[in-house]
Amino acid sequence: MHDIRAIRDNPAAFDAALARRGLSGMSAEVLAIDEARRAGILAAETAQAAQNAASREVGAAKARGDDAEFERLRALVAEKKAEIARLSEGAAAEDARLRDLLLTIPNLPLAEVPDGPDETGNVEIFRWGTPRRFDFAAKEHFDITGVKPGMDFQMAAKLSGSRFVVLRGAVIRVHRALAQFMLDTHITEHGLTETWTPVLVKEDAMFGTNQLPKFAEDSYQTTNGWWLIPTSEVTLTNTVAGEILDEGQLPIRMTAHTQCFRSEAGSSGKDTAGMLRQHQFEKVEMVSITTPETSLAEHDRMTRCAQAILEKLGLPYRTVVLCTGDMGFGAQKTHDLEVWLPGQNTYREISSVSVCGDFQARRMNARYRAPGGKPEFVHTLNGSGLAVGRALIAVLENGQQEDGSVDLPAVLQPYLGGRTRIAADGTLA
RNA sequence: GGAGAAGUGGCAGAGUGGUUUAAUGCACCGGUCUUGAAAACCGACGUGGGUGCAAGCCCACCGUGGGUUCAAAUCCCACCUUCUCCGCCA
Repeated sequence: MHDIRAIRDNPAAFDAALARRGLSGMSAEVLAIDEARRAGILAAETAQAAQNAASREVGAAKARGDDAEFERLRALVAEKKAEIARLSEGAAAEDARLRDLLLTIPNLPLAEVPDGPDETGNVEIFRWGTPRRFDFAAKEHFDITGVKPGMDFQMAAKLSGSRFVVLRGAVIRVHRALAQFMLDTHITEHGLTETWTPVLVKEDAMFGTNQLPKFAEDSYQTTNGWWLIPTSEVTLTNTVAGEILDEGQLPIRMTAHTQCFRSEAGSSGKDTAGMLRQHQFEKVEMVSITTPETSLAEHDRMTRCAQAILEKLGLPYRTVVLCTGDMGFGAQKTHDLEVWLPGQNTYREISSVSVCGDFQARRMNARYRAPGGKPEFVHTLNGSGLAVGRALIAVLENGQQEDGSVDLPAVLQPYLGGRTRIAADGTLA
């Protein structure tokens, strides 16, 4: 959420930043509501102050036993009451109106973010590894002979419908190994604190990390009002909601491995084959809470943490900076990591690392205090480290052999009882 | 799920209808004293909003939301959370 004062102070800069995202200016509308709101507050508070003063006189009259004066003032104050109620209601309505509008305006891109209309405007900044040369036609993950016995979309359709999968045997063991490997790497080498959280959350949490109010159709809600998290960014980030942290506690670096649930209402028809895009998937997430001064450096650090996972797995990837037109709602700047998928002969997103500045902190009212200082909003960052299902796809497609078997990354061996490959018959070997 | 108890500032803890501003202690911060520190003493010490060039002034906030009253931390209702006991359960 935006700071109304910042918009008031420099409406032109605010509109210019929105324009970079392809949006029309909103400062005029925001400021008009803000003006009405402040006028309403002033009127209501002035009336309230008058009543408070009169009430004190009533008390004084009562105390000295002046019954006539007491009755006269009492009636006067009672008369004022309706007026105050009406004014307060108006002020509260304008205040809510402003907040509702501010909640729907996306974060502003940092100056260094490239301008662009959509993903075609993204800028590659780093590339690692060389895609392997195949002397046979590389298959997509679901077509690999050794994978087929362990990846059952028909069974999932029977249970749940489309965009779900049932995994069995070697395939799910590799999936589990990947998640364990990522978590272990983050906690032992990257200094993140492993955290386990609920996947059902209250509405407030979804507002805090800006899934709500704008993107309600992307997530699932239970009949009693809980939301299923689309990412553990929601729970990890909201751990600091409403808090005033000591500066010494920062940065807070967390990681969690959770189920994620997305209805993906807007993307039906995209990536329908295979398990690239599912309603339920697993992700190892990273979240950092920092001071304003350190958030950009933290963004690079977090990007490195995600890159390190891909490098240890030996998966070729590239890193792009998302352009203004492709960034998510809450981001100031985003790095996407795209892993090479031989079956699709292209790079596909496997991680997205964003710095949000104080955008989410304002929504959550998450602050910190430097010694002797005033509370200030923290900065928040989140990134995938990595999407486990997509990492599985990448491992399978990059390791596939002509005979239908799959060679697995060496770093996974400790999690696979020393085994190194999935045989063509679908068993670990 | 049932019964009971409790939610007050960073912490502890008073305050059951009104005599401006939530007592007091601890912690933190500034100062006096001291070679330095401690102790002692003095002072300052919450959050958000509005208004003003500023000093300042005003409004709200005692778990949350309603209500009663001229007036609510205090009385009433609902909800949330925590604790104790019981039930159930991986």
